[in-house]
Amino acid sequence: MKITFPDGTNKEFKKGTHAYEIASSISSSLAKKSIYAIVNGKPYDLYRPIEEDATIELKTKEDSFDVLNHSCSHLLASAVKKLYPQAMFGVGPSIEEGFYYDIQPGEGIKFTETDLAAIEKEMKHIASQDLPFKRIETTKEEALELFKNDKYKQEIIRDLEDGVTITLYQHGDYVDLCRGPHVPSTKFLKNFKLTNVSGAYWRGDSKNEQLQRIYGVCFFEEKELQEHLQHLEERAKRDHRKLGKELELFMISEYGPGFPFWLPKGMVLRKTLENYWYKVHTRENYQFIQTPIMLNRTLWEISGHWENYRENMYTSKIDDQDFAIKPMNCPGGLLVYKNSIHSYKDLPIRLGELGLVHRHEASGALNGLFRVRNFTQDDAHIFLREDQIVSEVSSLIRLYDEVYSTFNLSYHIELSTRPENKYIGKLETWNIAEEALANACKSAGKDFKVNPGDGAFYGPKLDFKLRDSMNRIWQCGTIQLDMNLPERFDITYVGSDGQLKRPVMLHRALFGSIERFIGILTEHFGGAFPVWLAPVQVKIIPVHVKNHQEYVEKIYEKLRELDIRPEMDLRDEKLSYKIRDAQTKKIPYQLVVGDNEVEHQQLSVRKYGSTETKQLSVDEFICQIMDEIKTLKYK
RNA sequence: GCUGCUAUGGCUCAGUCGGUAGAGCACUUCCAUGGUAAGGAAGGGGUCGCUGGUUCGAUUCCGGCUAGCAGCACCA
Repeated sequence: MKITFPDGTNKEFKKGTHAYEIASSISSSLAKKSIYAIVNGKPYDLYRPIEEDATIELKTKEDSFDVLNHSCSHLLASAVKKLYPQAMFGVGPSIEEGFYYDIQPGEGIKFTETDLAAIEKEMKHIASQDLPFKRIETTKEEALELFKNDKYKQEIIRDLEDGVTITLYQHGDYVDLCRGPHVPSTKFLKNFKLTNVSGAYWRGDSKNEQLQRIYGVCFFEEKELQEHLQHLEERAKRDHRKLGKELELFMISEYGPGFPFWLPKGMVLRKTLENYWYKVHTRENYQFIQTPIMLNRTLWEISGHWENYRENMYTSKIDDQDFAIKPMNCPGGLLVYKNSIHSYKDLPIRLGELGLVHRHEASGALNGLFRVRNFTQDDAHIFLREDQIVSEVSSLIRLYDEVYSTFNLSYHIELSTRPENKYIGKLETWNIAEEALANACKSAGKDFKVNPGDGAFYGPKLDFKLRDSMNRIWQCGTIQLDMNLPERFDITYVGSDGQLKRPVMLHRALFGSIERFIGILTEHFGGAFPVWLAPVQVKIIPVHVKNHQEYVEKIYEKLRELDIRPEMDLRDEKLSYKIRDAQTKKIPYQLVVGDNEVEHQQLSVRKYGSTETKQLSVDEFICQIMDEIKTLKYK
């Protein structure tokens, strides 16, 4: 048979040769590095015989994280099976950061942290035996017989098409239903850790019972595992709930789960962010509105929210009328638009609103500022003509690009298109809208990924997925085309021919939710905010309180006049104590004032995270900090 | 909402195999008057989340509730 390599060359091999031998024939080092292969586009175990002409691509450790972790999930299952012979197994895939296995350990048994340690030990024991992963092909009937004591595996097998070949993988005496591929043997599974255990619905359906899901992660090298664990620690350190408490940004009271309180320091952050938002949007010719937080039920019936989201809306009866607290700002925006007659010449009309919305989220969904029950959307509704979509959306994309880069956040764009069945509006309009969004990306010079069928029922959308300093993805920005509400609210403009026309409507948010965005920024910067955002920008510290207080106060007042946010530390403590305190609070600048400084009218300037100090005149320092604040791209 | 875990001074945590609690930090006062990540001493502060039960006695054991955490489900 003829084997063709990625570079286009080919070579003859005996039928039944496997990828490892083929790799060896090229070089022994390649064979050594290989973990599995792609044969004719399909994943293949390294030792699985190849029976016909094929293209082959060898995958090394670098490309095999998921295969390794998938194999490790089998190892986990085999260890659990040994320790809990009654256990039944759901699915055990690899995931982005490792693997998991859904397990029903047996009547009345619940895994605990201590059990994980014991399971991990058993895994090490099994892995050390260097058991090969053997691929077995079988029939549906045989598979059903083999797994007759496992109702979950049975259910999976029954769902498979009749007559198909079912593959099993075996290491030692443990056999699992699996498509493969796997690492050649358990000896590759050395550097792993079980990270946690929790409940998970069978087949991801909340109507089903829950299995216990054990999570773990596996690496080829010990060093990688250690790095990963350190990374997790770093994340925990940067957790915005922890930093929010330490830096006194916000709090959440037991009296209002999911309803954050903003503390003075957090409020500065928030106001600064909002001011920045107003500034860039004013430049972009937005007008601003504020619509009521509570509106009559009939409005929510028109918008369709009453029908679809009533369960998650806060409602109240007043004077025998039903009211609801807004879960979205759009109906308010639409009423503002309808408040007057608009000419085609006035479009686009951009109505921005930092709108406080309430949604009753499930208790288990709440998570610091990331998932709350009231939050402020940096919303805007743009009413425009169809022929304006491309230019409007592409200038929006440029705006988003500018704002995200201000925070040093990279991102990618995803275009979600028409759902296959559940959608409203004409197919033709959808096609125009989808093309307009795609063209807008192109004209802004941005690539995008398509999520077919992932759009809302009322229109396609662009989502902006941000990547933070710890490589996590957050969806923040969105630009959604809406063909539903303009219809429901019957909004119009007067065309050049004097006839009433229906405008197109865009919903868009840049931060998404101010609360969540602050949470993301807190973790992204690890609490060490850039100077322009930092709640306290400068800490002024006298070496000797009695002797230097006057000078410190003078500096303090001067900075305040320039809208810089200083604080003085006049406590009767040692200098090093106060430096430590300011560093812990992650304040960008510390100014130390002692005899030297007073005499030469200078400041000893130290930046957060640095141990160096610089002697600057007061004016020099002011120039420096003002410059730093101004690097913001207001344009 | 579901599964599991957790709840002790402002914060971080220890402790009581059932006899009403302790540390460090923070705070107050005093001493020290200090040059870039914690100077010293004394003091104040908690009915151990709430609520039932068992018990002579519960912060400790059991149940319920509330809130938080890890996931799952949900996220217009």
